[in-house]
Amino acid sequence: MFLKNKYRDHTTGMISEANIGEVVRISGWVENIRDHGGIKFIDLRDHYGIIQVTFQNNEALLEGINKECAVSVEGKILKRDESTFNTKISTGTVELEAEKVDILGKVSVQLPFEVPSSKESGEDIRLRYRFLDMRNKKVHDNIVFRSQVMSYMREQMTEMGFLELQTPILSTSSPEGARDYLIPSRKHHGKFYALPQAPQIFKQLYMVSGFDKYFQLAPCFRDEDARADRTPGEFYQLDMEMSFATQEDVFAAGEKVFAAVLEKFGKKEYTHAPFPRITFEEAMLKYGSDKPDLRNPLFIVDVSDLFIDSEFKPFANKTVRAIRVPKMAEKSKSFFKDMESYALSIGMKGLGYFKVEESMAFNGPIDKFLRDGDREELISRCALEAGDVLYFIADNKKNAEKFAGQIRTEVANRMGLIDESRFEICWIVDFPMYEEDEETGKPIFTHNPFSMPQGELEALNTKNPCDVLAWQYDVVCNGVELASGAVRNHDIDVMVKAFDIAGYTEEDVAAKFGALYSAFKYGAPPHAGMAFGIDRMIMLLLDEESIREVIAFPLNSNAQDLLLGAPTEVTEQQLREVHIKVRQRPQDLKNQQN
RNA sequence: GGCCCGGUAGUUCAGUUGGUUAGAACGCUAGCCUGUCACGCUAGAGGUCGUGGGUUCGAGCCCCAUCCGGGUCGCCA
Repeated sequence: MFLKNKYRDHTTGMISEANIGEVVRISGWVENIRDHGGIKFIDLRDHYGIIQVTFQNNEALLEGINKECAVSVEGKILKRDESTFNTKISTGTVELEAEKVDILGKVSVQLPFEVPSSKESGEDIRLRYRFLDMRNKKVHDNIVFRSQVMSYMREQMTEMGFLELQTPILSTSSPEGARDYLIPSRKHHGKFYALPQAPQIFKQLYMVSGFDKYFQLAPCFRDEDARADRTPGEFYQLDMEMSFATQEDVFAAGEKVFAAVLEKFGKKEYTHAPFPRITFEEAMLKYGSDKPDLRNPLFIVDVSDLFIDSEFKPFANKTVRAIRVPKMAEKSKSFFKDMESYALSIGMKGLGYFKVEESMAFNGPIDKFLRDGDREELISRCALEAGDVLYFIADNKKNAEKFAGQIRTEVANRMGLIDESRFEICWIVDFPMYEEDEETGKPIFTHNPFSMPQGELEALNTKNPCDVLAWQYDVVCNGVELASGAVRNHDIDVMVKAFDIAGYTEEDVAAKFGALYSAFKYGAPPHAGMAFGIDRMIMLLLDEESIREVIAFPLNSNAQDLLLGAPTEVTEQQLREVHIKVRQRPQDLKNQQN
């Protein structure tokens, strides 16, 4: 639908050679002015595209026009001479000959950057002038793309029978998880609301209320520090939950919506559903990470048994992992040196390796510690071939796992082994329910305490806690955790036992998670769900390095809004109303004394 | 909070061992140019070198402190 008005009767997107000869009025912004004396050009940009406007011997019309001012131009659409076609724009075979120009919005100050190259400016200045930055075609298109992806998700979810339901934004602080954003209560002295870290509790309550399938494009709030792929403050999830559902049902729904988005919006080959499933245990062994990048062809092999009583002390009785890197033996000395200094930089004590020579002999310091039979065993276990390099990572189990994963990633990056043209997707399943607390040695929840333990009460009663698996799963794409979910623990007896193992009493559960504890006493249905990180997904689809490129008005990495100035100080009156007194910082007190 | 990198013109950057008046490109201003689309040509304006202190005959450069930005570790059930 398009309504004509005094500002315009066409947009640039509506103009084609079919309009030649017509008098049209288009409104937009002046992207560029080219003055050739007798003839002048401006590039007129609106949301839909760009059209060239010509001024023949009527330069008075350009009075007061400068870059980025908003104008309305009336004139005739003319066919361009074929030698002057511009194939870069959709209107490149025509142009608008200006007859009338109205300035609708003046530019009265110097531009902080040039819009067509705004992405080259520093991020702080782009965010301070985000309204200008988003006139840039690439930046603008990212936001349009985001909108289209979200609409399509909504469409897909609705089609599958999910109901879009809202959950409160003003909510309550949750004792587990990330740091909350707090909001002081005016009516209740000393009490606080919190912004939800996720709609978790509410969506589960929806299930108890009998709503069969829920979804929401939900804002989530966490007061944690930023990363390149993590905004501070707020982010969006495609959140879903299903009643009377198993892990398989959630996988089917998750795969359907994600595959649909990849098919429609992805510009790369992708793993088709059903996505391969990798257990947490296998992921940690083979890839050294619970979010493995499957574009990386390298994998990790356990060789601890070959070194149990080795004379090489750093390997003896340690967890030893090996990574075979094909065709690496020919690399320069500095290549190996750089890998070694990388290893040291991440906290490793060294990085052992040998090269496999043509004769299949090993060349490297580790070789002399190998015993009869070890070489044959390594060749078969790691599928070694001439020209390979075998790296060794040794430490306690946890560190060896982690370091092997980092070395796997780093060496693949340096060797150029990552196939950038693909989306490699998998499920990570069977997360452990508990892990040992490093300080106390007691079991603590690994991830979500509300997940159903596999084997339910019997498993909790009979197994070593750290051997109990949870019905919990992630979707990982190209090494990025894109979604996370679980079959929920809806059985109050199982829940009490699960928390008991982690050191909480039933009273603790009732106090901390009162709503669920209460609701689950009234006939809770088995339910399960998951949530996709929308910002991250869009970032992947667009191949953007920074998550801020796919958010219209992001906070900077220091959690500030440079455009509106948040966070700001508030008046004494406002503070009084919410019963807050701001304490001076020690360093400010010190400055005052000086 | 720790670590790494950075802060010089409106923007993006260069700036040698510490040494004359701190440069370039783009943008901006003025002039010329009738087919450009990153138009071209000529001229010009524009800088507390993040801030404070120190060393020195002399500091954009060295030292100390501090502020700001980006990345990262912690953190993110």
